[in-house]
Amino acid sequence: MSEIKITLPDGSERSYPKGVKALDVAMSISEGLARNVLVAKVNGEVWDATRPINQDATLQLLTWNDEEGKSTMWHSSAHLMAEALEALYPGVKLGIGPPIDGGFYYDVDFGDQQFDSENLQQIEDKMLELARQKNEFTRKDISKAEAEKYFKEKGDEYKLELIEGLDDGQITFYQQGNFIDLCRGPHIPNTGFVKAAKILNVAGAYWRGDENRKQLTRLYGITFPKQKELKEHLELLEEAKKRDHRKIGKELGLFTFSEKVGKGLPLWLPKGAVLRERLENFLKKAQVRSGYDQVVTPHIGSKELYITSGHYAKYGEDSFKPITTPAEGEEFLLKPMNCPHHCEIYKSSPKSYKDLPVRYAEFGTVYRYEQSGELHGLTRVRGFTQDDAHIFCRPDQVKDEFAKVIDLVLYVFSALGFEDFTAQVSLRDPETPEKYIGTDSNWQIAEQAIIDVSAAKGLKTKVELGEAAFYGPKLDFMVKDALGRSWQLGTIQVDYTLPDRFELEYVGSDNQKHRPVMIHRAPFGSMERFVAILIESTAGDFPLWLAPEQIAILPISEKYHEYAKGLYSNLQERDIRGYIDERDEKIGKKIRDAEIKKIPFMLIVGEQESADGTVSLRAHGKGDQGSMKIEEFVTFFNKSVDNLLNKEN
RNA sequence: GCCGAUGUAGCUCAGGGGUAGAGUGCUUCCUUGGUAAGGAAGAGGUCACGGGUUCAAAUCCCGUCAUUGGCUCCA
Repeated sequence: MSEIKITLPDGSERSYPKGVKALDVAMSISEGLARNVLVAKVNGEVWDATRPINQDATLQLLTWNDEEGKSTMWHSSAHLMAEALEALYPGVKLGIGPPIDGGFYYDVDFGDQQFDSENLQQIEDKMLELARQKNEFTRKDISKAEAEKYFKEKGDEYKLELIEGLDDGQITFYQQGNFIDLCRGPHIPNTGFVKAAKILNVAGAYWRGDENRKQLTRLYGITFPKQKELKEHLELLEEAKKRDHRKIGKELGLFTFSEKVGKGLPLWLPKGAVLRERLENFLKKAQVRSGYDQVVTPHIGSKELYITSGHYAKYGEDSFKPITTPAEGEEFLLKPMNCPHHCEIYKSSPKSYKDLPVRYAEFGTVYRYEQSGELHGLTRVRGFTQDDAHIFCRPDQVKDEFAKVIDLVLYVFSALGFEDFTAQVSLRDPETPEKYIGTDSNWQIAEQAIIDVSAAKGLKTKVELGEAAFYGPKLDFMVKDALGRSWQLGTIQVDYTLPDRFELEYVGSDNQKHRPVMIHRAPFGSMERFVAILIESTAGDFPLWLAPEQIAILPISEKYHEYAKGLYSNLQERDIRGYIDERDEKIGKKIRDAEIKKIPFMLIVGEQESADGTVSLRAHGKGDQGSMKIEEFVTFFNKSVDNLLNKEN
């Protein structure tokens, strides 16, 4: 028998008989390791721990602590759940069942059978019952004809459709217990690793993501190698729910919705409005430094404007319908974006190459008819305000301008403590060119510009095909919410198309007319979504400079209300925001309420303070900080604000 | 838009074919207090809305609206 050489991650080489399994290698190292190996990586490819290795290879043994270990376990768990479903619902048809971030799902068609989401416990129990049998996952190569025969007999049209798209010779089945599935693998050695299972939720999902096809039932689940880990995970989910911006927004009185106003149309309450205004001022200041000019444009624009921009052809049918007037044939649209208006501002006067770049910024409120099922708190709404700006520049300025915008976005994110974001390069889907407007060569130039500049800026990017806007590629900054759902915040887009459609021009040094390039950008994305994510990332403990209420003055008793009022107006004059709690309550109660409202500083005033001209300071979550003169507090306060704001300056 | 769930007091929620419940908040009174809940009394609801079944509907059924978990979509 011939020997092969296995190289382990520490660089050591060992010799094994040809056909050795990763599990055998693990066993030869230590039994404990072997007990924990879920899957392996052979020459960089994730590989069943029980699948023979027939040539020299690098080998990495993966356990629950590795990402691939987890996802393999969850992939196998999807099969396990399918097996349980077949046992409980004979004749159930199966779609696909992949692992995802935080678990796995399986799309199934229950046919005529009644599926009741009350019965999830039953499925979980069945899964664990099957898991305890420690059935091995076995891999089998199978011909296309045989694979088709198997599923034809089983009567599963979904699997047949999947097989249709596969090449003969590339098809594998995996079996555990009595369950056989079409699957590329790999899988964990046996079902016994699953010690805890939970079906998290049930939802509808279109077969192959196509809304014209049948909707299957998608069961989301998660499994763990220890019961304790499941418990911890569920507790974590509970914790995350407490950070939900919809809940905190209500508790802190930041925003609300009204059925009467209409769904997806947020109403900003006074405290939310303060927060929002602070954010706007912060960005406006940064934009002034970066050479932007503020402009203001109306909330509606004539239909012609959007026919010119191409938006009408693309979105007209699925938008709010045009507004008509008493005049014959006059039509306006609620503005769904600001760029066409800004193009017209650009056109309002002739431009020389010396004028460029021009940068028009506007906190522009736009309205889009989002599908009702897509609305979600403040993160997806029908009326929202973009921190929009459009840069018109010469082709030779694009890279420089793009780079400056990246700097601005990074400045904003850093000032607000968003460190965990993904930079996504959103390009065209080359398979569906009909979804985009503009010439091929312009698309290529724009896409290359984004890729080059992002690289030059040292951004770690992820490329996504098909995520571009219909008029140009984008660089999107994605941030996750409390529950791990990814949202696009900042966006930068290079656009060669709209300048063409609006026939924008500038006079070059050659005295000829040239076409400028346009960059769309919004560091926050929208005020609504940004505030939502800010709430979830801070859990409502806003940085001092943003907090709608920065201080609460808490008099010990009625006797000190006069002193409290004097203090309050003193602080107000220095732009410190807050309130006096004049209720007839004990100090403990007032403190408790201020803590719940997440007020950064509580100023307690009683006999001692009113006599000395001091305040007794308590910081949110930090308890008593001792007493100080009013002037001292103001200095301390201003310093605290500066520390937070000047982090980047 | 599609599949599923939910909708009871300002808020958080219990209940449930026979005149509506708690906690909290709010109002008033007592209390004038020192770092996370002082005491008492009171007001407050067409049980989302519209139909149907029933002697009787907040409760059961149908529809609508809104919220929500996903899917599709996202200029």
